[in-house]
Amino acid sequence: MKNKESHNAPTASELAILQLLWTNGPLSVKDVHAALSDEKPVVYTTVLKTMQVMMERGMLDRTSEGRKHIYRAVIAQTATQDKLLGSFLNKAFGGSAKKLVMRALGQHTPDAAELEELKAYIDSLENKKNPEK
Amino acid sequence: MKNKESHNAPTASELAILQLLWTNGPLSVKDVHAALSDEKPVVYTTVLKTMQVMMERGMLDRTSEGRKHIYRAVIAQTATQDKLLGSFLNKAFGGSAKKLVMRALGQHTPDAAELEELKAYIDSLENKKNPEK
DNA sequence: ATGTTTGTACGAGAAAAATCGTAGTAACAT
DNA sequence: ATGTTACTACGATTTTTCTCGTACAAACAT
Repeated sequence: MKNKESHNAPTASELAILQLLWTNGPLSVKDVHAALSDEKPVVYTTVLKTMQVMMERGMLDRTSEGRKHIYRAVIAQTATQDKLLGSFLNKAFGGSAKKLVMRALGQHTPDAAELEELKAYIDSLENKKNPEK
Repeated sequence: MKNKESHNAPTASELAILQLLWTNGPLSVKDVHAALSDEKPVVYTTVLKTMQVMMERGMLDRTSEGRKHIYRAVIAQTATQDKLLGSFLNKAFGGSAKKLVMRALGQHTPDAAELEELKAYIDSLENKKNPEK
């Protein structure tokens, strides 16, 4: 069983592109460039090149639509996030999910409704481990 | 008011060194090298060099103890973690703390006791926003 | 058909991060 | 005093990421 070469985590700028594709669906380089430019000036060919590299690395796929190429994300958002999260958790919080979570909530406290959702979710996790009484 | 140059986030390998200093207190290069080598082979001078650079950047400070240097972390653990967390949250989860937290708990579920702690913490956050009734 | 616009291809270079080799020095043992 | 050990200093190189310019090609208008 031979798995090509998809074990590499995306870099910062690659991740920014993936976010766009994940949330907006397939996009042209022009679209991505426009979106990224809102945040910070970038040269068109820089974006193009990055996306070409991402294709080589198996992160993106594309189809031709007339003259232009339409790119889509090949790697899944959740799988990628989980990988990044696991790595970040280890590097920055010594692997303690509890610490990371508390800090995240403390610094970026969600609104009341979301906090309720979280409690409910925690309950469901507890039940999963300890089914029924 | 002029603040030197401490606004840079530590890189991955710098962070690994900081973790050691944060959790074990001041250490010599030898100590750090030994600890890092448990995880992955590293050449001694690579560690040394990295720590010297970190000193230049104001992340570490050191004292001389006989022939060797004892390094300590200058930047605070929590402040550094918060900075890294904020950045990671934006890059990987579009800034949604709720999403990040749920994913963290789902993938690295803490034990029952910690889950209870978390719920209690969430309660305290709710009370902070909505004091009393 | 020819100029202009709108794309892609790709090499090359700058910048940042990580790695390592060599030189030199203080301390220690003999 | 001299050899050996235990360190630090530091330049230089490699690797990874990011950035950009130039060359081309298809599509479109005139």
